[in-house]
Amino acid sequence: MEVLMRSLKMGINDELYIKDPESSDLGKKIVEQSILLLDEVGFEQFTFKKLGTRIKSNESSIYRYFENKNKLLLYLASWHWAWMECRMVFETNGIPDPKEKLKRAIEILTQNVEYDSTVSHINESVLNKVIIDEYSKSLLVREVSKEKRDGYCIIYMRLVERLCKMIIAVDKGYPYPNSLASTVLEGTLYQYFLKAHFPALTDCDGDITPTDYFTDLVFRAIKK
Amino acid sequence: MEVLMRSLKMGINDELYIKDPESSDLGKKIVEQSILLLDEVGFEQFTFKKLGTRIKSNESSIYRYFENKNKLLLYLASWHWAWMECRMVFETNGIPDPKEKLKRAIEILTQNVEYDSTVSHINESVLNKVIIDEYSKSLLVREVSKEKRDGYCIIYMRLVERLCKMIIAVDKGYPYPNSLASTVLEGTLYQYFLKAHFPALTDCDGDITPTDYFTDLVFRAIKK
DNA sequence: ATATATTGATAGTAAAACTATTATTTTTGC
DNA sequence: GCAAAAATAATAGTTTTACTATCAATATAT
Repeated sequence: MEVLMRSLKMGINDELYIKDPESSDLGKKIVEQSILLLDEVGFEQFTFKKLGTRIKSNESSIYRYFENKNKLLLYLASWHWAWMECRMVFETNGIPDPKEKLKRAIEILTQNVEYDSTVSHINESVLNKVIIDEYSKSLLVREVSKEKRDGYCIIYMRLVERLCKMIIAVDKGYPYPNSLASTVLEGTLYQYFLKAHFPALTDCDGDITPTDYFTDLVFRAIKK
Repeated sequence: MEVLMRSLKMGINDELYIKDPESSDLGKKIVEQSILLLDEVGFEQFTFKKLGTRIKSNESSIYRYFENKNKLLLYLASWHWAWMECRMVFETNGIPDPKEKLKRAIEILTQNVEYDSTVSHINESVLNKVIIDEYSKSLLVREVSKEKRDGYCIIYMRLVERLCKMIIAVDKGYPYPNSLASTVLEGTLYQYFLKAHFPALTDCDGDITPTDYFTDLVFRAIKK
């Protein structure tokens, strides 16, 4: 798997960047360090100036890669969802039983992402934390046309669709497969968010995981 | 109900404002028009300067009511959740059967809020739209201590707790009542959000409502 | 070795997010 | 009805952010 991943170039919408950050050392450093800086200071306090200082490069150089910090966050989110999709497809491939397949998919999608040095310059575990706290801020709802927005989020949309199809494969009569799939993905981020910031509002703690909760929920929902 | 509501002063954390906006005409106008402006331009483009122009008042006057636009949004969110709590308690009060009670609560909490002139200066229907698009941006996670954050969100937390208790009243053995309750509240906003901006990711449309989806989901989850 | 692309350094602009000061208006107590 | 107090308006100023523009320095490619 590691070998496969390393050589895999994520198909991220090229309108999210000006110059492909994968194409140079500076670009990779921008991506690498933006994740760490976002984790440290949050999206609101994050600026290209601070990032420039941190990577000992210039603010204006960063602007040559990304239009603004919103696009950068969307780029990172795309990367994250591409990574999740990749892992999900890989790990469920070849499971013949639809129930087992769905179970494994939910497991992958709701698990806390562990550090994995597969893609050297991206710390996927820290990126996961960033997505939990900031993902909702990346959805540029006003600034952008519907078509562009869909383009920016295409990987996420595809992931919901995949999960939706797995749900249908287990119970083709279930009337809300899209909603259930999107609830699992968004709800997972939300439960981790609550665990970190409002623990009284979730049962997920050291013992119970979002995986436990959502696996139970989905199978109770679709089991006739 | 209307009479009760009109006289009801929502118990909103007084650290969310500098001067109580309910205490003056200007204050009410700030709240009234901020909802409409937020709906029109979104949180990012919203400024106190624009709001000042709109209400033919001065930027600096608005700063005497609210520290900044984040606090204003949190104030509005508190108002919204207080209103939901109020309606939920009122509408479920006196229902003896726990199942019926829970069903009615979910109905209230997941329904689209209709315009209601009960509180003259607040258009709760537009506020509901604003909350759907912007609520997640109101959770000041970095800027503020855990205690303050809890204080700001106390009404929302209480609402989750109430719903949680209603779930337990139907099935005291269900292992994830807090998570299910928070999923219903957050998930409802999310399903409406998707309906408006990414309709392919939800089954909720003109026909199917979030109420249908979540009523079904909750009762499948807790029915043994 | 030279043309080309990339990056760095510096400077500058426009707007946002406030703060401070003073003037004017409105409210309230008496 | 009037003086004192409170609230609001007008104006101006500060700092920070989010960029853009220009040009110099450096790396790379042929």
